[in-house]
Amino acid sequence: MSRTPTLEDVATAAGVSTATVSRCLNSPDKVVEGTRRKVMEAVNALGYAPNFNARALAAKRTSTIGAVIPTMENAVFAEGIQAFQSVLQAQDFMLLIASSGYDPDVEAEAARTLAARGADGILLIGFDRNPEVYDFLDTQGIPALVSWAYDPTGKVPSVGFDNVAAMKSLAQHALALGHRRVGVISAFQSGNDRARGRVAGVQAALSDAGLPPAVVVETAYGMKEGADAFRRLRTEVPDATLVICGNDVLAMGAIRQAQSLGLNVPNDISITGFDDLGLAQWIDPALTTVRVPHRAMGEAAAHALLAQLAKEPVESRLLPTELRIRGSLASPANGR
Amino acid sequence: MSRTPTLEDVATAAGVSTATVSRCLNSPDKVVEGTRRKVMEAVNALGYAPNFNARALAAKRTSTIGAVIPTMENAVFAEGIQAFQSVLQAQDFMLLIASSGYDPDVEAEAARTLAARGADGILLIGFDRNPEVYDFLDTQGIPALVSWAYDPTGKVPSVGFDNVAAMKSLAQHALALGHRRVGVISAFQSGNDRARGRVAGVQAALSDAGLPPAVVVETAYGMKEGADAFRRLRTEVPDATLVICGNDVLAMGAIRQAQSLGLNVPNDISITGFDDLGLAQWIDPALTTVRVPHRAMGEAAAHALLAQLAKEPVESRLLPTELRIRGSLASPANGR
DNA sequence: AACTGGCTTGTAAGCGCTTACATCACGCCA
DNA sequence: TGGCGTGATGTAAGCGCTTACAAGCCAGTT
Repeated sequence: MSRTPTLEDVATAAGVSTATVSRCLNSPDKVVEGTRRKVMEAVNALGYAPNFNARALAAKRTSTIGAVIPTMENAVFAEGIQAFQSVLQAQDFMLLIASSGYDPDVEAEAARTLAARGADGILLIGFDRNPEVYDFLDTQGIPALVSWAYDPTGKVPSVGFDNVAAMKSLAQHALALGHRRVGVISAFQSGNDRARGRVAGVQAALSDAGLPPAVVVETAYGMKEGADAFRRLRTEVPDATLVICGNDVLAMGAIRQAQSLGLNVPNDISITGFDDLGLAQWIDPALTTVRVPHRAMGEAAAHALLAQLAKEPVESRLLPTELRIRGSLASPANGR
Repeated sequence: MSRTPTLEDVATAAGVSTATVSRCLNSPDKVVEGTRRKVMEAVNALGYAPNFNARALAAKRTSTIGAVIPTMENAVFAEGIQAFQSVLQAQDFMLLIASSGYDPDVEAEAARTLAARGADGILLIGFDRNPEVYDFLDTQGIPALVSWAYDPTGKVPSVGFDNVAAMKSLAQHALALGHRRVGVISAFQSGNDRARGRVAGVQAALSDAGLPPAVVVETAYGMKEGADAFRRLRTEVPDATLVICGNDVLAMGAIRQAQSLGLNVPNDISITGFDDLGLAQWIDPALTTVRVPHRAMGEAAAHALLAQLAKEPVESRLLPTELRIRGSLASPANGR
């Protein structure tokens, strides 16, 4: 069985040096037409495919960028990452994805792995993480960018939205409807600045309105988890007229659970989400939520990261969110 | 700014040769305790992280396996891939994921990229693809495994389920309920053996029952697409009492659309899916579908692929599917 | 005391590619 | 006609790591 062909095999077959073959592949304009054709014929004849690792080793760059996302099990990141990827692809960059399962140690390990694989740059979700990750990336001279969150004063540039303000604005809208007793179902806040920001947004709105803070129930991600959390919340705040959920999936679980308990949403209780997943408008009642510009965010993040690679100055960028008021939220008076 | 440390830096710092450092990292038992400690101290002191590309180049293996999946935008593959990944991780293998967007050319390119990056083995979804992919992998000596489908006679081993039989069994169950006019909403069948198999399963059941073939409407993946397809199907087969969808997402779109049209599911029309996504039991009515053992399949696929890497003989493996009869399917008599 | 076998460690040859630098062949100008 | 600039190509030195092989050391044997 024959080895897989190398640059040298191609060079021999085409009767040129390896340098010329390499140039043909990387900067064709540096090679004269006739030679190029000869080389390309040899490449095709042998079915040559360059060895990425050797190339990376020699060239000290990989045209690869890495992304460490909390999870791939749910749709929250899918759309944004897809957009991120499209932009990279258009610039001949490849995306390497690692998921951390919301575990800081796994995340640090993943960043390390991506770096060891020669990622030219790295995308991170949110700011909360083991600080050594930032140090490590800095030491290695690998540019990083944070998305899904925004903080112009952060250690690294960010492209995202304001979780606090977005949720506050949703809460304010709901309070204006007349809600006074509100519960919150949130993802675990520890190590998750997005979740924390969203809860903070709710509390800020309540505080501004002169109301006491909401009871917060924390849970893992998932529809079932949202349902369980709803039940727990009911025992703690039986008379809540509004349940604000940290994301759409938790909200969907909560709605389902409310309905199973014989409650009418929104007449007996209003429930809101965050993210505006595609599903949000497909459930019954349609989910009131905060629309996050996933696609635009992914694209902007890609451009920002590529700019960093090109040593261009990059500023953090704030993207707007929008309220999506749908059937799951109504004035509590309706329930009377 | 200092370069990132290399093996040699560590060797110098620890006062040993690079070979010893390498051994410390790769097979610690070949190095005596005292030396190992010295080396590890140097490693930590310098914050050394091995260069993956150099390692791959020298060792000719990467402990990396690649997977080319049709898309990451939906949940269909998420769970299985996650399970696949867990097993790999436990064996210190890393997973590289590429998505093809259901485009054969992109898929071929992705397989090539994964190979160039040194993937020791590759996971493919379904059998339908550009044949040159198989040739290429074969030439490169990279073992491949197909999942989400099963064919003991295929060019490469497979770990999956029988799409035809599974769907046929669902269709038979429905026919036994009394349905006679049935429509099918399928993903595009071209280049997608899973989709084709499922449609074939329906037609086989109809044929066995002495009924004419069902009208099939093909569409892209998505809830909205499922909804649109349902409308199209209604114009072609207005009196259908059963709509069998190729997957849960299409089915959910179809149910939603049916409800918007004022139809009661299942009283006016029954609708079924395939996959048993978590969502399937959360919608109203709960979706009748075929349960695919995603997790078990992912795990089995990982073990099979690892066995191939170890040159162990690997046989294709058929996993069982189960009917999940829920509220969206009922006897057509109910509609009377 | 010489020898043997078993360990630990060092030496050095690559792995396949990129790229700085050297070379070479032209064609042009004075 | 000789010198020179220009552009195409070749030469060869690594990139950071693994690993076959050699070397050295220290019992345990005879």
